[in-house]
Amino acid sequence: MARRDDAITVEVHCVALSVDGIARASRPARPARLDVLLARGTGAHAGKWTLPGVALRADESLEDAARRALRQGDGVVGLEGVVLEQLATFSEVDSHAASRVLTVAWIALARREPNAPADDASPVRATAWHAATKPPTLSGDAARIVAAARERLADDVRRRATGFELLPARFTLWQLQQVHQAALARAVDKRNFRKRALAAGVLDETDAREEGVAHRAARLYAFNRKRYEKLRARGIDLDL
Amino acid sequence: MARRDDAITVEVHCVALSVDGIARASRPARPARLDVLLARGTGAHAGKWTLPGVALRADESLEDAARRALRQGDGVVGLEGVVLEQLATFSEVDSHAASRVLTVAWIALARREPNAPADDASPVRATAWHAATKPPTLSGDAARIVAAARERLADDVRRRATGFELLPARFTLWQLQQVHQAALARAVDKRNFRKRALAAGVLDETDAREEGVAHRAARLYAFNRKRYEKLRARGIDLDL
DNA sequence: CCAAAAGTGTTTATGATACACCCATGT
DNA sequence: ACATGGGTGTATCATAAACACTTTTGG
Repeated sequence: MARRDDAITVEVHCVALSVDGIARASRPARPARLDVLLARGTGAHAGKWTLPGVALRADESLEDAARRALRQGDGVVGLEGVVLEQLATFSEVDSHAASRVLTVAWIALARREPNAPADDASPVRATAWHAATKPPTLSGDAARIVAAARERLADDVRRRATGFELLPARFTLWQLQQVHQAALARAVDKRNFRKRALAAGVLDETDAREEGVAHRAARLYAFNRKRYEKLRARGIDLDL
Repeated sequence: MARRDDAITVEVHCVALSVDGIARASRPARPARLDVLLARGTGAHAGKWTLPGVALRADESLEDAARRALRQGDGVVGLEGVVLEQLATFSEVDSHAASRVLTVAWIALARREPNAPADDASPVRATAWHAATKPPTLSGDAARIVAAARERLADDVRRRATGFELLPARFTLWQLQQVHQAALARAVDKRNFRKRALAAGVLDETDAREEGVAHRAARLYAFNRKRYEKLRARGIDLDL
């Protein structure tokens, strides 16, 4: 195979997605919102928002680079332990006309903890969560990348088990439903959703219930990954 | 954004897929077969088969590089005018430990013409079509990449219009069914398939019929891309 | 008239949808 | 006792699956 050493820089960017308004056990007043983590642009992109990213090092895997982007890339404060899924690679021919940049984009599925991680405390934050449906003006390919990530999530939340990565280990069915509604950007029928979710056979009922609510406390469920893997091994995608 | 100039080579490889046994109008005796185009490895990969690929140039897009791989990469003889879809990017950390190689893999959907293109006439061919389900020993990540391509195709052939890219402009319903069977690696019911295919509303009946067969000639249909795009724009995936 | 594949309908089962009320709990 | 959301069942409709015979044409 012919080799050339043209100057190509490889960047790895993450579309970190989370759902706002489900982490606290108490019920949110309005529907949960799908959020994307954005960093303030620097250099040529100052003033705009951008996806957190890093330049790929020669000695690290793509996935390692993606994790690094979430830990340390451009002002991102420690988003760790998330599930990553490769999205696609973009050419970004336009932006810096001089040097060629390749962008390998990943989706990161983040659990939004009570005190949102990646929200640093400084008055002008370097990173912040924004509504994924209508993010602010983005630099370069970022808007296209975010749109592609939303499409992928909408496909995957029903057939794969991605929704659970956006939830705490124990969750109510209503929280799960909200994740789906946020990912699909539409409301779904409560009773039918519950039927499908329970029939899928990947939820373990726990004895615990949510706490601190001013009404009947909802039961908490846990995702049974082992059972899910077994189904997938048999070629069965779930269908929520 | 921090920039580093570590030595990373970007290669673009193509998983060219086609279905053998449908191009000629006459009926094939056995089920059609999903094929992948392989090139003889060179250098470190001599003796093994590999996916056709090229090194990305700084001034070309990923898709252009993929097209170049099909035209000129490693002994490939002119596969042109095919539809390309990006598959994923692979790290290939193991293979050449010295220099880092990134592989952007694309799927190419090829129509197998009566005299198979990309089959050169030399006694030891540089490229050849092989059964995608059980290809020969492959170099590097290639086996994983081919497997990923098959999965993607199985997903897409039903929901997207990818199947038509593997067929001539006019085809019989039985040919379409064979493409699906090859892509899904299983048989499907003839009557139900026809009902779904016609109900999808993206096929135009033509007045033409296949020729030169020793029995009743089947009607030829054409894919109506405009109607398909319109459906997709409305968010409707087809379901064959 | 025979071989070979094209073409067609109906029945059945399964899953999706739509929809409204009672229950449990905290205040 | 009341407000708030948790939790459930059924009737209906639409779609998917199973299944076998008649039609057309060339040789």
